[in-house]
Amino acid sequence: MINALRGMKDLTFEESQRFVHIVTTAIGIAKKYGYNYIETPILEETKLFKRSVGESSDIVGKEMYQFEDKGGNDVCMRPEGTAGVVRAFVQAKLDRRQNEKFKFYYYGPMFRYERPQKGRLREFHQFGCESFGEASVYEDFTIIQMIGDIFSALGIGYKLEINSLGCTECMPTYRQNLVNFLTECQDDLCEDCNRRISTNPIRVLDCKNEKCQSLLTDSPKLIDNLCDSCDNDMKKLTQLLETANIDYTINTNLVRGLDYYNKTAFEFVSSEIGAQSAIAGGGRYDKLVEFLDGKATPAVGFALGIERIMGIVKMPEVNREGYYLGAMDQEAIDALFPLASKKRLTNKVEVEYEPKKLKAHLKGADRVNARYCAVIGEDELKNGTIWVKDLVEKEEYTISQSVF
RNA sequence: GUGGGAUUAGCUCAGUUGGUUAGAGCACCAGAUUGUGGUCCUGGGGGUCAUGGGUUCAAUUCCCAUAUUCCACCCCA
Repeated sequence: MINALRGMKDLTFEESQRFVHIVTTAIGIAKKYGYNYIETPILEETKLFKRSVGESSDIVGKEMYQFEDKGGNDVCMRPEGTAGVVRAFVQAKLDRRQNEKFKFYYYGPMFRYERPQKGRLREFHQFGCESFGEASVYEDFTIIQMIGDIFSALGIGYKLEINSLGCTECMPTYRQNLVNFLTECQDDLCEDCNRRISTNPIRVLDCKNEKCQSLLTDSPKLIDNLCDSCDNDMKKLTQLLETANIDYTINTNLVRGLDYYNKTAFEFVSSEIGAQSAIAGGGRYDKLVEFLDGKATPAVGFALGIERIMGIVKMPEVNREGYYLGAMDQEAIDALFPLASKKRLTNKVEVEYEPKKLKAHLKGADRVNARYCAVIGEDELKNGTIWVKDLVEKEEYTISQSVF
């Protein structure tokens, strides 16, 4: 028997229904906010992710499905969705269309070569949105509100954490201050953090090591060192969230794992799903389009992890639907098919090919969750009729096959 | 990549201090005077006890390796 690869899962029955329900719900809401579907390739040049996600990130540093294709190209299975969408945006020259706004949603598989555990797979699926051309913090608010709408529609409780990562004006000064602070206490910081001081000092803030965290209580906080523009945006965002009754906490250590974020960063977390508690994350990335050779274009986006929320989605009740057709004698089986194709114009129909007793057919109708059980028995075959039972109302009647 | 737990029927799990035909519940199939379901009752089918080695007269049980999975670290959706 050949099994699926480690960290890769098949979804069937209830699980696949949950998956589809999440995606269709998210799509419905994204469309209400004016988003259009974008489909981009799963395979991209490795360079794309190195330049966008950042070489200092774990995702690029050690988790990529990277290989050389038969043409000698260095390629990667996408580890996240934003890079590909931005590449497509630039390639389609949408960055040249000044003052136009573009809003895209996508969903599909992402690949990271990690050790699997609950809520962490090697092939997993994200639903995401990217909004291009809108620099206003109102858009940051709107996108957070949209995610809130999606989780509400799915019956999922969450906590929202926000932070500001500053911009090219305030971040470099802050970064230097932080490096100075970290260098002073570097002997007490963990091995990873010592490495981060030179590669990506902001990530030190996110370190899970308790000793590091205790040292960081006195560290300079970016939120206290924002430039006027970033500070105003942050204040405006919190004000908008409060007016909209969206609860949030400011997490000054929320830095996001990907290098391209600036200004607003946010994360939705659930306490119901174990250690991998982030269910959606995103933020503003005003420099990424430029970074990928486009004209400077402000952008903000997010992704939510479909597998992460599959277990906590409240599924709508499934009602009995359609028809189950069966016969009690071999000679009557053929008569089922014209009836089935007629009914299928408007209904879900399942046909049993083996003759069975009435009781077995009723059970069969229950099993496929049909609303109606329709059976041709000895009498019905003789009279050209069909017996129909409404399994919800428990009403039954016999009618001519021609009016079925 | 590091550390720890797990793997027995389709599913959830017992069990064998190493011994001949490995159990339960659910699910499935079939009966219950032959045409009335989702609840009862009776019966039935279904397992290379994860895979590959090793120890032993004998391994599902002990040992090793591999795979998968779960938990933690790490990281992130």
